[in-house]
Amino acid sequence: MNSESEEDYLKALYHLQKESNEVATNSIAEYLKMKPSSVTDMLKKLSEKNFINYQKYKGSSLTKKGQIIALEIIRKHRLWETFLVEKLGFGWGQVHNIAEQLEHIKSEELTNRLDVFLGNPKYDPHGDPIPNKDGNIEKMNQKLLIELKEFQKGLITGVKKGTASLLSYLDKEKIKLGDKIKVLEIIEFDGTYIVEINDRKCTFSEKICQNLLLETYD
Amino acid sequence: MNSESEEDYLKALYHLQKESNEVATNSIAEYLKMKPSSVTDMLKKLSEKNFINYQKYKGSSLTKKGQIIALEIIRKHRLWETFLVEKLGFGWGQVHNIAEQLEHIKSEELTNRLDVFLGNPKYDPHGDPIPNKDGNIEKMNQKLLIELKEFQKGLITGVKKGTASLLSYLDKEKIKLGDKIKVLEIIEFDGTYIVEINDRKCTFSEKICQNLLLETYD
DNA sequence: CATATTTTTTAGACATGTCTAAAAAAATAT
DNA sequence: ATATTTTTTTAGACATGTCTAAAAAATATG
Repeated sequence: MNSESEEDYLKALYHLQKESNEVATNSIAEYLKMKPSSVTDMLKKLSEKNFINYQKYKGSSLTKKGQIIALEIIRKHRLWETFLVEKLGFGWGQVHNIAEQLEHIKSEELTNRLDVFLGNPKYDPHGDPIPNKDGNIEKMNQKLLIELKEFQKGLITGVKKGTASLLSYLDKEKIKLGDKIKVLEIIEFDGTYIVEINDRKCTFSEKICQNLLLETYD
Repeated sequence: MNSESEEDYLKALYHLQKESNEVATNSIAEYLKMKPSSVTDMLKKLSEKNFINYQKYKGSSLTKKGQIIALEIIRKHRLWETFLVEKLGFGWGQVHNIAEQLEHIKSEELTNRLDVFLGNPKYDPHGDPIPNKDGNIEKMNQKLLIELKEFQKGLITGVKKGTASLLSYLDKEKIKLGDKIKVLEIIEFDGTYIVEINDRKCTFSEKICQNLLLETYD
């Protein structure tokens, strides 16, 4: 049985590995808001348990075994987020902290029953794919809004990590997951996007466009 | 913010105070499966925080403040048990361990939304009353089956603490909460009860009768 | 390529919550 | 009312997971 702390580190590794395969001690420290020295200690422990590949002064990466655990945590996190939004009526932005707690509940049967109860959802409320029982997770064809050119279209599927405040902004603007978006105009001067959402014109700053994820279509 | 450990002690105190107002260090140790010395340490800490009344070598008891916290934990425990049984289809006997984990999730809003989602249930699946938002808990008029005389009737409302295996037995016999029960005959020799449940005759040993809770009626 | 800077690790400290063993207090028995 | 037993507390140890400060290794710079 792994501690909550260990699980947090494995999950962090999983997310940070999307950027590059070898993860630096410092980036884990920053991600988890801990001191690098604490991270080193834990990396040794996780390496000892064969959850990660770790060599002094080189980065670390998940082993197969570690990845499986990371995906279990992520599965639980996203299922619980779905539960909180769909069943309990929480807003997008409110669920993260609660799900961070719930993801550590240990009961495989609970997770699987929750999955069934929710109708085996494929995506969580932020548009992130939910790993299935066997740890398979869909690779999504997501783009950032800023990557789109004029007149391209897409469905809003989520926001980039670490931009929780953007969620509340979108909430307020009555923009939600799955809404269709079409680029009408890109202002060259400052990178502002004029887009159409739900037959309504919206103006998004460059910063917003860098953090809004879409699934594109023609 | 209180630790899970602190919460476990407060909850234990609450349950043990039903037996007698001053709770012995040893009974807490036994209840929580810990050594008395560990209990003493924690009692000092809880007393420091004004959650309990504690004086060396005397027993301990919850303060008002401690009781409020204990009831919050119990409320969460029983709401989650209800969720697990009613919504996820778990059986009576399987939910306790999971609820022991879920009861420590910290979010008042989550608890209250869960309460609403479940339809503000008054009793959990074991028949124990669920404290409301303000910590009010219904005192039930419960009796043990063994306290009933011949021809008395009641509704099954639960089982005594620490008899988890009885739950699975009842499950197997297709006997559930709310079933009507009527005492047909009491065998003087060994205290066996012959009862009628769902128009079916059942035979219960004395031990079962000592642990089966009923709400009596005429 | 030698030095400066940054990153990572080590060493030692501390808080929490547990334990064992021994001492002290309270309860019980003779 | 004293001795024995039981209960409770104290003292000191240990595991976990964090921290700070200093040392070591890797990287960047002139």
